[in-house]
Amino acid sequence: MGEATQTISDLIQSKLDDLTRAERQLALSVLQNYPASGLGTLTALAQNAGVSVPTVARMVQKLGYKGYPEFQAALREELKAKVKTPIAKHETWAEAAPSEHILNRFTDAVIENIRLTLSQIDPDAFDQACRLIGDETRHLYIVGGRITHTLAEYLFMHMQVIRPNLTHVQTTSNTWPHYLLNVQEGDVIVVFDVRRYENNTLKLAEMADKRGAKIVLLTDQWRSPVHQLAHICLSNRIVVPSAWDSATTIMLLVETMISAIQSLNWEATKERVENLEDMFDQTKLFRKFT
Amino acid sequence: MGEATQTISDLIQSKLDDLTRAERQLALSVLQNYPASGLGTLTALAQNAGVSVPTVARMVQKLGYKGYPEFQAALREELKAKVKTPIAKHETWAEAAPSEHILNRFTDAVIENIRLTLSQIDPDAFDQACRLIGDETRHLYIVGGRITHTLAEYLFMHMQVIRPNLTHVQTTSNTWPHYLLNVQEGDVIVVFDVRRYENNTLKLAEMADKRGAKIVLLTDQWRSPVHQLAHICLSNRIVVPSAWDSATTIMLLVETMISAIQSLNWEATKERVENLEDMFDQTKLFRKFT
DNA sequence: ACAGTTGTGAAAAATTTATCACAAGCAGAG
DNA sequence: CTCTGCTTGTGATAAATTTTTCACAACTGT
Repeated sequence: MGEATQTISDLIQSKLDDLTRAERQLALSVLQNYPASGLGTLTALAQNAGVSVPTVARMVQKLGYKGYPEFQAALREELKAKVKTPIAKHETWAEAAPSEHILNRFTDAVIENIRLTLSQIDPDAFDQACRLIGDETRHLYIVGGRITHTLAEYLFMHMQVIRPNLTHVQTTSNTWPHYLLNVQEGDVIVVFDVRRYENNTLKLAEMADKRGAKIVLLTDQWRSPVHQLAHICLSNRIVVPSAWDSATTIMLLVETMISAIQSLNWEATKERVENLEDMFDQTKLFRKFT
Repeated sequence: MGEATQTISDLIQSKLDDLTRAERQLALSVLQNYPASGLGTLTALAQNAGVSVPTVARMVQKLGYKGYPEFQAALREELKAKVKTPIAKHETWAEAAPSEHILNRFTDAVIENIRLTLSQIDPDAFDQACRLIGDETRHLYIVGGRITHTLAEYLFMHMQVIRPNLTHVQTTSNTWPHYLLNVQEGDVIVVFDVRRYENNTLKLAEMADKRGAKIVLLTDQWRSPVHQLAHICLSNRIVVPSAWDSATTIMLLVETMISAIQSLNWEATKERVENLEDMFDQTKLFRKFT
């Protein structure tokens, strides 16, 4: 754990003096494009560095590894650790709690989920989704299932402020077909569906698809069956140390979308927000923010 | 953004639809820690992904490579190329998007919020809150406001599975006093309140406090006025580049609490979850998870 | 019941690694 | 200049590992 994290690169440099001429040449070649060159075959590395095969074998052992495969494994481990975000190195999140405390374990998992989700997202698809959802000329339907209806509602609540002409549909209610009676060509449906995927949601998507609506799907890494109908599919990592899946990553994506859409058409949104604030002031529902 | 270089990661994602279940599982495992996992042996990769050796061989060929070694060589080439570029430090979350893209800016802000929130949380207070909320001998009330009612509902939904004897209250409804008629000494009230703080919520908290209930408050960094009545106060950072505040950090905390509470009394929870699954199976509301 | 997918166990093929003996090369000492 | 000790490459080979493929049975969802 708390070791002085010596990379293999460091190790090689520190031993550079103990190496012979050909070995040094090899070592420098390894460092030259690190760590890729060390991950090929021994023979390839030898050729690449311009030294002989036995020289490679000898040096690797001098470095303290039992053989070339062991050296490679170490390189791979290092690569794996390196790719994990610099943030992840951050010792613990709640410093007052031990690293095995659920606060730290859970947060680790969520950060990792965020990292993976974001690294796999296509910004163009994301932008396109935002434009669709923000387009006031299209009616907007927001659909959530048993678990996801809170996310759907959260999006709905904010979109209500940003634009008119939208409907919130819950697939867990039996009345959802009524809402979809008026779906037209070009309308937009935002569907939330994570495992276990709901039959109702799939049916709804099929119906909307037949009517020519564009479907934006927010789902998990295994992707709801709806994704075959979806114009845009944004998938999220959701696995955490819990009996349930995590909605945090999806929440992040939803909020990011809200922020992006809002700035697409800020002039109109601004006015709507101000009106809303006025109305709240009048109803005295909220305290003045201090 | 029609970049000439398609990464292998991109390739895998684009072919994701043509892959079968096991192959997809494998593909996701490769992506999970990319590219390190693809640089080990075929056998190791198979084991790591939980699929069989032939599955790996089959998928690699589906991706268009002649064999596993060729696939590895491609990965190494990509790694080599990536390290060479001056902007090798991928300080962005969505690497395909520029760092000023909202996806990266927003995520940066949320991660920072999480970091600050967690670093300021008192693990003992957190644990104590979990014990209170998980204590079946106390009636549990969960209270959300206009913005936060989705969070409250999310917590409520999961707590419903974990334990009996709980009530969901929305302060935006006029009927909330009815729910609180029966509050007794020792009952627990979880209150969500972020700016702009709601008068109704404060009134509700005062009433509950008079009746001897213990209040657990989830609020923002400026803390709702309810905090003077609260037994435990967990405050969150919520500022993001948007016209609204972020609920993601609070969502993280809520999910962590759910995970912690669930494991406090796993035996009982387990049974309740299984019963619930049975009921879902019978109603055929959900598809079998594949 | 069917078509497609997946894992198993095995074995063959291919590749890679590790070594060896030996000769060539090189540098410094005498 | 020659001797000496050390390093290095060569080519070969044995050992180990890895890759590839196969047939078949079990399983999946439709």
